[in-house]
Amino acid sequence: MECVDSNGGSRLVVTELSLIKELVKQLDVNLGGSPELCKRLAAQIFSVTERSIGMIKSGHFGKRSAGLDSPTPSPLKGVSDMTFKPNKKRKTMERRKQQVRVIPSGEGADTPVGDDGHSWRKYGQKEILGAKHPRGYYRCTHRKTLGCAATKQVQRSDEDPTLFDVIYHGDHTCLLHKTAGANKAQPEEPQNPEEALRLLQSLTVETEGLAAMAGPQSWSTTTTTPFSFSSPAPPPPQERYSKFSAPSTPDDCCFGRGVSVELSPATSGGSSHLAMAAPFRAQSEMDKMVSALALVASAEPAAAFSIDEFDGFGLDDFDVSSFFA
DNA sequence: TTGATTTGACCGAC
DNA sequence: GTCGGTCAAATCAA
Repeated sequence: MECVDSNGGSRLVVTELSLIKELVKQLDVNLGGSPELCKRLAAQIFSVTERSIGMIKSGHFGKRSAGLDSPTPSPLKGVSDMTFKPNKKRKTMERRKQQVRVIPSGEGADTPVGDDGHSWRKYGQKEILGAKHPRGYYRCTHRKTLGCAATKQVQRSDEDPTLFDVIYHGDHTCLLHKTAGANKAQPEEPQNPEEALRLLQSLTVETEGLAAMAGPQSWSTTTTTPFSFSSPAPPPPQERYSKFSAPSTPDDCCFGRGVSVELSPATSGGSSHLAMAAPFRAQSEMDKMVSALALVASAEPAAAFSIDEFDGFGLDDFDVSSFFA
């Protein structure tokens, strides 16, 4: 049983959450604008949220995900200063690793169903010595157009064929086109972790109705998204794995059980579609959630709660130890 | 026609 | 020399 630490480490999580908050603000500002930008922002929110949860779950507050590091991380920093440097050298750069479960009923697909909100293009595949399954190499589709340096490697786990090891390199520089986010008044904030948890349990993020805005091909179904931090009965496997599965995401970790975000069928190769909840229209709700999460993450030891409280995120099967490899 | 995937070759780190 | 990562031509699919 791990507890949230209370000092410097948790600040990183708070920083991550602040980034989420900033992104939500941007999203809110841009909701009437480009659907593409909204999608990108949503994907970024998802990615950072996932990372934060990983930190909380693992207790590795002092370890930022590789490739996203900066000594004093700040929102939206560390993305634009990445330079694309093509070479064939063996990667010694920082990386972050995730394990992703796929739909067991998949017809032998060697890539996970769904994706992480990014568009990936496969550029290679290799048999790896000692591994049963080949490793696929993917790079961001926007590598040429936007110089995005993000790449990932996907390899089916030897031990559990339903798991994929996904190793990410670099950040998506294609994601953020920073806009001047208007600061808004802060919503009421919880005063203690328990209150924060209660608030989180009560929160829903309205995503319905945004499908049309984002385009008919992007969203098939959305609904309210309860952030459950309690320990609900596990949903049937089909529910867990048939919705919102993504290569870079540990199941539906971010949105908890009960999330009902169904994606359009993946295009060939599982790329070019968005695997993220629709843009969060309810800015204030998101603000509350972020504030609550921040408070939870920075809780004093005496008030620290069991990390098991986060079971609602559906991280049970997520190999946290490998996340920050 | 265009964009994505496949696959053998190439290159550099180890 | 081996191996992992990338390139790029060929091929496939929408």
